[in-house]
Amino acid sequence: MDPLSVATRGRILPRSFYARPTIEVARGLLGKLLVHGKTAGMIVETEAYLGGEDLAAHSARGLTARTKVIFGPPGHAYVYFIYGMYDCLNIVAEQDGKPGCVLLRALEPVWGIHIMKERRPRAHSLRDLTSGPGKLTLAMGITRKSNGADITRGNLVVREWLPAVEIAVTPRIGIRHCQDWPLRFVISGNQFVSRRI
DNA sequence: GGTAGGATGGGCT
DNA sequence: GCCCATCCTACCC
Repeated sequence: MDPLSVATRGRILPRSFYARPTIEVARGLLGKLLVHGKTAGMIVETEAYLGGEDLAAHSARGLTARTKVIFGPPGHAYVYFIYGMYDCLNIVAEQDGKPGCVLLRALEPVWGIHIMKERRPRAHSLRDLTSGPGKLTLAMGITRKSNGADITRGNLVVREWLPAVEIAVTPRIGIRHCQDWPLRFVISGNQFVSRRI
């Protein structure tokens, strides 16, 4: 495929795509293309973080300086710092004022792979480049500077890519609360997920 | 193949 | 002071 066409093929997902229940957005993002600068990857694994009784969600403790983006309008990036070293990318869902976001946990590298390899020299395989929430932000060059960014325009966007995918569902990874809630979504059979089912 | 433990710092009680 | 939506290395099958 012509490399230059990757970054512009497929329409940018509009705000209406994100202004829906968080679980629908988490499922709908699978097979879409995340584009940042001169890198792009297909989303193959997501997790939904809900409002209400979902105590695993950052928004469960209420509106603070950190979590205000999650309570804001849909289609924006929530990027948080974890374990003193890593940034993780979420996309805000639901209507303005209602909390809900989708963590991007793994991508299949599509474009700008040589740039990703430079940013992650320790990766031992193509899968290793982006098979985790901290890995994919490093490979794509996404940092907390993008916290609050509008992802329906600008240099960080999500585009249409695959028309449809088969989805498998599991509990979320690495959390203490609500461990058995089925809110992790992966493309069935995809080899680029963070963990096999 | 699998796993235990360390690195490292912001957020919140 | 404790928790944490992680990653990497070392070491052991």
